[in-house]
Amino acid sequence: MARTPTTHDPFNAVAEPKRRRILEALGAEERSVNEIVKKLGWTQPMVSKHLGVLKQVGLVSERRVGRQRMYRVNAQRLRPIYDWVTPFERYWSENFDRLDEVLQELKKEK
Amino acid sequence: MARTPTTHDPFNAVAEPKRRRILEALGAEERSVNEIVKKLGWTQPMVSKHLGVLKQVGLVSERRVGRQRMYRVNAQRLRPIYDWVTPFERYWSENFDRLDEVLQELKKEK
DNA sequence: TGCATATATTCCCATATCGGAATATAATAA
DNA sequence: TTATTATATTCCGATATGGGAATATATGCA
Repeated sequence: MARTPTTHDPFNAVAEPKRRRILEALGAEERSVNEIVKKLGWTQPMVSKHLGVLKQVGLVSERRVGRQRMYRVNAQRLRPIYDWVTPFERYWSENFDRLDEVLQELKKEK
Repeated sequence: MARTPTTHDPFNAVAEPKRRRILEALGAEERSVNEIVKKLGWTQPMVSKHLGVLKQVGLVSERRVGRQRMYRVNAQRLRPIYDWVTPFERYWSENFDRLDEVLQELKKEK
């Protein structure tokens, strides 16, 4: 077995920086391939290929309009990432620091 | 150029499910390699190798105690992931749905 | 039909990957 | 010193990657 395929899950798909850029570029909008190409300044095949991966993983959905393909972010597919990382937020948050301070205080009191 | 190396950034390091499991297993605690091995039921070299990647990326830090190596999560290194994914949260959240409803209402009123 | 536009696909290759097995290193104990 | 414990490293192979260049497909238009 090699590395987990990029199309296996959102974590792997989004590990590639260019795919993150594409999702950012889309935002809440629906955009054609060429719009993304122009916005990011990459080659068209490059954008298409990354969109292909994002589509396979379900991170974007595609709609055909004439000869254009309109893409939009499927945000809920990012939720596993959000849900996984969020619990760690407390480790760097202010509250966690305070908890640490409290523990230090308790030690001193002893 | 092939795929971005796993040691390049937190996104890539965490794309591997087993490395996510290790971070989960650590949580807020400091644990030795063997504790993780027992907790997860994997082989020791496997755990060590994944810890090696996590350490290179800075997602864990290591402290030597006798012949043991104690590892702990470096949570703030997960922050780039949190920061990147959080803005998308609004696209699936209740508030965003409500905004959509409001827009629908406005259309009907016309 | 024939041409232009919009997008996808194929071919190629250098590069890392993850896992397993075996082995190396380091620290402690007898 | 020698044995044992704790952990890291090396070697291997099958596999997928992302980029570039060229090409295919598909739709619309004259």
